[in-house]
Parts: sequence; C-alpha cells; structure tokens
Amino acid sequence: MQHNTPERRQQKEQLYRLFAHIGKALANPHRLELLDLLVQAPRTVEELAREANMSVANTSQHLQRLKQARLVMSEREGVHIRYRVADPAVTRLWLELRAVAKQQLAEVERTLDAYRHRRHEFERISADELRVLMRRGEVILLDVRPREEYQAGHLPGAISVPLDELERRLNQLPRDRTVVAYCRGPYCVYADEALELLANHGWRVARLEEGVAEWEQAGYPVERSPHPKP
Amino acid sequence: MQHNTPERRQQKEQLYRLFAHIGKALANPHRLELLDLLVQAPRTVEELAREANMSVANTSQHLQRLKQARLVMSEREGVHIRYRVADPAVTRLWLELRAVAKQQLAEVERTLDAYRHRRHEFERISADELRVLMRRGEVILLDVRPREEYQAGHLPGAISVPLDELERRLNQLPRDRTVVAYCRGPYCVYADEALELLANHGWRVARLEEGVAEWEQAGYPVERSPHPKP
DNA sequence: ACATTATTCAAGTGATCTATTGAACAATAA
DNA sequence: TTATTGTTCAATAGATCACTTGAATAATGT
Repeated sequence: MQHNTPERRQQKEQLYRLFAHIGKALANPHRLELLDLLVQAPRTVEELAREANMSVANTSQHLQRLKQARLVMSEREGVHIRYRVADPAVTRLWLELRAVAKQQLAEVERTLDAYRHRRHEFERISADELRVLMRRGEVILLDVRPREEYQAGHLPGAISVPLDELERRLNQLPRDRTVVAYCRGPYCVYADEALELLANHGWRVARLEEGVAEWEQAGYPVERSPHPKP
Repeated sequence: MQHNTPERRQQKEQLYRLFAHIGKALANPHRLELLDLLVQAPRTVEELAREANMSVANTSQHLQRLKQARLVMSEREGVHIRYRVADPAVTRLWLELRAVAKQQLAEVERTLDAYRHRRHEFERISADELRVLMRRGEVILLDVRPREEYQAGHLPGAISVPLDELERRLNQLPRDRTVVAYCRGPYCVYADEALELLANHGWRVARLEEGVAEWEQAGYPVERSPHPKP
C-alpha cells in the first residue's frame, strides 16, 4: 500500500493550506488587536476602528480576513455591523498564542514593564486567593473596563466601574475593605491606573492579573448580563 | 491620568507586533508541516526536507523563521543540526490551532474525508475506552509511526511497528486480540493503512484518533525511551 | 591539508500583503 | 424621494514573503 503518492501529497498540502489560513489571520498586529478587543466584547466596525486607532476601511478589511478564517462572525444591527468572536475555541487559541509569547520572548516582559511601568507597585492577588476573599466578603472587586465589556461577561460579584467614572464614584466604595481591580488581562493597564488612584486616596488595593477570558479558561464561572437593546 | 497617550499607543503596538511575530511563523503551510513533524519527534534539516517534500535550502529558511519566533530550537549534532519544538506550550498552540480549524472550517472535514477515504471503515476507539481495554489486556496497541517518533514518545504499552515493517511482522501479533493502531493524530493515514492490512488478514481492528500530543494534552501519561546515540 | 557532507547565506524575481483613497452600497431618517 | 451614516469595494503603490540558485561555512574523515 502506497502512502506517499502525488495525490496524497497534494491532499496533505491542502490540509496544511487550510491550517495556514488561520495562521495568516493571526499574522498581523492590527488583526490581533482587533481580536483581543473582540474577546472582551462584541463591537461594531466603527468602535473597533476607534479603539484600535485605525481607519475604518482598514479595520473593515482586517475584519474580513478574520472572518474568512472563521475567527470572528458578523451580524447586522440596523446601520451597524457588529463583530464577535466566532467560538470559544478562538479565545483559547488567542490565550495560547499569548502564553507561548510570554514564555518564550523575554522581550515581552521587558516591553510589558515599559508599558505598565507601575505594575510592580501593587500587590498581586491570584484567582484562587480572590475566590476565598470574595466568599468571606473581605474584598471589593472592581471591573474597570468599559461598561459594554462588563456586560458581555464579568467575574461573579464584580462591580462595573469604568476607569472614567472611578473618581466620581469613589464615595460609593467602602473604606474598610481592600479593593481588587481587574481589566482585560495581564497586558492591560486600566486596573493599574485605577489602583493608583485608589491607593492615593488611602485604599488598600490589589491587582488581579487575569481577565475574564483567562478566568473562564481556568474553569471558573463567569456572569453575563442580558444584552441591552439600544 | 491619561491612558491613551501616543507613547502608550506605541508600546501597545509593539506588544501586538511581538504576538504577530508568532502568528507570522504560523502563516505558512510548509512551516506548519515542519512544526507538525517536529511535534512528533526532533529531526535534522535533511530529514525534514525529505519528509515535507521541500528543498533543503527552503526548509532551512522556514526553520529559521520558526526559530526566530522561538517555536523551535536547534542543536548541533556532528554534521547535522537537529531541530525540536522549543516548549510544550508550542505543541498546545498547534493543537489549539487545529482545533479551531476543525470546529470552524467545514472544508477540513471534507478534505480529510478525501485524504483518508477509508477512515470510516474501521471502528474507532476513544482514549478512555482504550485505557480500560489495555488494563484488562484485551487489546494490542500498535504505534505505526517511524521508529524515531516512537522513541521520542509513545503511549504506555504501545508496541512500535512502523508501517513498513508491519507485513513482515504480522506473525508476531496474537490472533485472538483486537489490534488498535494509532499514528500522528487525526490527520494521519498511517494507522488506517495498517488497519486495512490487518483487517485483510483477519484481525479485529480499531483506530485511535489521538496522537501522542493529543493524548498527553488530555492529561494521560506518555512513555519516552532514552535517546539512542548514533 | 584536502575532500565530503550538512547547513546556511545572499541575491533576485514573482507573489502576496498592507494602508490609502475615493467610490459604491445599504439601512435609516427627514 | 433625498440626505445621512456605517460599511464595504476596487484600485494602487510600497513592503514583505517565498522559492530558486549558487556560493559560503562548519564539522568530519582521509
């Protein structure tokens, strides 16, 4: 029985071409940023363009590559078209890609330190520790991402306080409990900025590195608000 | 506190560029084929070129891109240079990429059916079932990959019978037990070919879809032979 | 030292990718 | 209907990628 006929070769090549199609979708920094945003919450083209600092046309093109590779899907909503991650497996793929990057590129750590230059100032708390403290009611947990991201999914018991609103809402926070903040994940600075403000106002603070995706991937439950119709 | 200064933007972009560097390494079918081979066992450039049907120079170039992205590492062995996967996280990334492809591209299934046109002929057995039957001694488990791949890691209790040797060694197999065969994973045809031969000679046969990487990723133990020096 | 073998390097060409621009299209509101 | 807004399409130019070829390197054996 032959197992290296030209036809076999050709079919094998087609298979790898298909896999590479997904790889190609992951081969551009802008597309990864879009994907990263979509992992947090579904968004329209316009929103994505604004948040990723790209032209709308360019954003649209990149989204279409992601869509071709079936990493994201789109849905019309009146005049808008809302994109979302196509499947939880895509989120896992993205987390795994970042895990490889983190383990293997020392550069990432250096870049990250430059980017989040205050990130070692605050005590860090692990997911396990947080669960214990939350059960005992000893901490307040803040989700400092934009509200839509909170609505798309958040940690159980977390309060939505987008970074912009934090200063205004400081008086709503109990002074006698440690405040834990989280945001999009280890590469996001929102939580650090929130903690700095809180620390300056006298709170005891701690940072959770995990974002919702990492939390869910670790097997912990996530709360989702029903999607509000605009 | 500003969180969207131009410097922040720039640093964020650098971070995504780093991630995209890994994505780019995954953006070519040849590189994925090389990676797939390396997941099975370390190999020299020459071996890889032969098995992937590429020129040596081209293979070398692709390997260097993989190496730049720290997906593989290399080591001199006399005149040869042996490449290997840099880290288990890389294997997980590759499995996750394939999982996304499988879930999302219906084409994969169609291509796969064309490629492994006999794949529905044989009974399939799950990893769990296999473990039970192996414990009871009710099946023989064959690893039909090349011997070096077996040596780099195999399922506990598996016997190495490379496809080429199978016909010659038929008389060593007990006739009264079902033979289960596995190879590189769900996209590999070696096991199917082995099972066809065995079925034609009267054996009861079954196929395990998992390869060693999938098996290990599922949390089951893997046996590794000490590496023989040539 | 010399020849041999495995691998990498360097240069060149055609293919693919990316960002930009301005036009086209689709849904909504006036 | 017409105007408006969000999104996509089409064309283009510059950058990057992929494969080939032939030369350069590095270890080994004579």
